[in-house]
Amino acid sequence: MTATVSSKLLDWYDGHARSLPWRARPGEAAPDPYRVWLSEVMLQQTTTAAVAPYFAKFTETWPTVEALAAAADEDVMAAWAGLGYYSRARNLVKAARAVAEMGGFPETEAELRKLPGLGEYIAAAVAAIAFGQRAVVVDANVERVVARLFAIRDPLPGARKAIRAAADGITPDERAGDFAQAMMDLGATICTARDAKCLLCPLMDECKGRAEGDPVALPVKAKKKAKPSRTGTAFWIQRGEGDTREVWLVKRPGKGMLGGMRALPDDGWSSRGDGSEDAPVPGAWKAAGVVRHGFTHFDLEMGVVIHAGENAKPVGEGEWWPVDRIEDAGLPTLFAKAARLVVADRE
DNA sequence: AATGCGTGGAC
DNA sequence: TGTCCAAGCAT
Repeated sequence: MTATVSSKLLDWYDGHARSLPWRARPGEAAPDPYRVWLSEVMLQQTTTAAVAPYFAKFTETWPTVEALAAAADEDVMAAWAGLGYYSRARNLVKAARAVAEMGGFPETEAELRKLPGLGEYIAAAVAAIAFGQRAVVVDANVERVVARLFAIRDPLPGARKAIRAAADGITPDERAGDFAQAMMDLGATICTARDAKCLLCPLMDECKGRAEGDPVALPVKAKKKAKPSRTGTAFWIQRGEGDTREVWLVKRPGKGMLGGMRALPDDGWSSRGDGSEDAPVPGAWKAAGVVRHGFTHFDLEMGVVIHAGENAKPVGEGEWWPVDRIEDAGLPTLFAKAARLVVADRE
């Protein structure tokens, strides 16, 4: 069955592979390792549709890993704004600089694994897709397809070992990169989380989950914990008027929530608790509205208030940013919403 | 091992 | 509306 699965899947892939910007065109040589790596980092927990415009922007601005290595941190963070999971962008720059220093990407899984932001999955994916090595590539698609194919009923994450072993057993020595991408395409288009279009599946006849009648029920997952709700405040401090109007932006600490990103000053809200409502500068404040935003692990209701005075003098690190170019500041979505609230309110 | 870490789309 | 989900990684 092992050889049957991989050959059937590869045959299917030859006719049904998705056309994606980071893939080599059919008949082309292996894709550029830089583009493979960049796409894999962007694609973590992120849909191909969301990634596509960011991938285009990044490869246009920084066509090579050397170019990215030479970029300023804040430019990369701003370009990443809106894509989420900002530690990916911080590690992206670090890894690019390490690779440039080494003179190119390492080609083995073990060496790739040492770069910041490359875990088991990405190291295996880059080794297989960009360098043609046999590597066992296990992402959420592969977990789902394998759990169904072998009717693995132990719940995740405990079933990871068994799933990985089963994936290892069907990974071919040749074309391991195509095999991995084929598994992901199958998981993305046919064997999806809410559906299993078994009649379209090239592995229909080998699938134990289908034979047992309930492929969609697999893999079994532990129930998620309820998300807490928090409240907080963001502070809009401005100077000037009209075309010269500017707003005070801070840079968030390098680690933690929205780490390294430009932001409005806030009152210290976090997943652990509500904000203090303490303003960063004294004075009267006028409410502009409320922004609701769902993070991975908590929901936030953030009030946005505007400093009523003309000449606030913020203390600490920060910068005055032209309000008419606020879209270029690279604010994460939460603060972009807050900014839109204020700007729309005054126009 | 469990938790922290974004965002937008599908249903 | 709420809930789940999407090419995971770091600690």
